[in-house]
Amino acid sequence: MSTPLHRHTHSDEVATGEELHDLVAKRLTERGQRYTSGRRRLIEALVEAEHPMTLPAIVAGSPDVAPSSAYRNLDLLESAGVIRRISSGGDHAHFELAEPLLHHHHHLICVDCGTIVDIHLDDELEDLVDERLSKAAVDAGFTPISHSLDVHGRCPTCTKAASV
Amino acid sequence: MSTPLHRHTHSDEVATGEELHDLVAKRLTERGQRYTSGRRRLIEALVEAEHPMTLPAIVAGSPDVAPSSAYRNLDLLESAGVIRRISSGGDHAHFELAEPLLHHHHHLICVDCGTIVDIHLDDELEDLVDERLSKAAVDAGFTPISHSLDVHGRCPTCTKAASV
DNA sequence: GATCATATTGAGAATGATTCTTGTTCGCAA
DNA sequence: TTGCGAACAAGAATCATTCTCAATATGATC
Ligand SMILES: [Mn+2]
Ligand SMILES: [Mn+2]
Ligand SMILES: [Zn+2]
Ligand SMILES: [Zn+2]
Repeated sequence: MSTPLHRHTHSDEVATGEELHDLVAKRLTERGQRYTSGRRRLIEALVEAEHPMTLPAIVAGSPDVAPSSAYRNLDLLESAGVIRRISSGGDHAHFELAEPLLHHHHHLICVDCGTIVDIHLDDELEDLVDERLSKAAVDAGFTPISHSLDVHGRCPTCTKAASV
Repeated sequence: MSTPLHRHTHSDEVATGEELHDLVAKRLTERGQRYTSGRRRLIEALVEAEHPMTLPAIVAGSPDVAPSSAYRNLDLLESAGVIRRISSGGDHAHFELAEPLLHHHHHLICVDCGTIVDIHLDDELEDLVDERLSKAAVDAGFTPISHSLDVHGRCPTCTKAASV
């Protein structure tokens, strides 16, 4: 009972560069879908940003992606398990590369400006949390799939602004 | 450094019954706002449900609260720190009583139907997580305020439906 | 390389949840 | 009571997201 939600045996097997795009292409091909240039531009935006981005931010940075296509393709890439949607309560959802493409991690979320940055916890704590959460889920009859763990607070910029 | 985000010295000091409404009234009065019958109906819906609810669900259960008022007052009660908004990615946000009115806890979120139920972790783990998260936040220049920890999975009903 | 079948695109329309507006009503204090 | 600002609620307005559909790109097959 209560099987771990994640394995923390990763060391550095995170895809980078063209390798990453090959992986995305494979995922899509398996589903009979194409890794078009528009979809690649979305992935590239997320790779380059190095932190979760909103759709408006992605579109603003890549004026050649039509909003309607961005909505459609971010949904599609999420369904394919290539990216992950983070609904942190702000006006817009954020997107980041999904777990096989990026190490398992968590987030610091600014309650004022909505900025999100990644944080990593050590494997011991991850395993402990994982085990307890899985147990609690199974006890409630749930089938656990993943977990999310966020710190809500104020980013450096907003901390300064708030202390004036 | 890294002061805990929460104190786990609570035992049974959670407000119940009329006590709870008195506390809500006080919070609003302090801000020059009134605890009207419409606002009380919202709080009562959340107390009775015993799990986070969406606005449509609240309105459906209390046909005498106008949607426009529900939106306005849920926002207001959130600003007053009386309720908490949970943005779990589904179509609608969920609402629950905020922490002084309810023990600190976390959530199981069904990825299929959006249902949310509460789970409690023991204080030792809470303190450990708290400490590590606060440290990570401070290291990144963030001022931590709170944390959230959710298990995403399938509820009993959706687990059955998925295994057909 | 030409052809074909289909997946994909993007402009604009449609949708629908949330927010705003405004005349009316309520709550509280004098 | 009376008076005044807070709060209400119906409907209009907003605007992010989804949908529609004719045009285009893609990749397989010949
Ligand atoms: Mn984790
Ligand atoms: Mn906690
Ligand atoms: Zn900020
Ligand atoms: Zn479910």
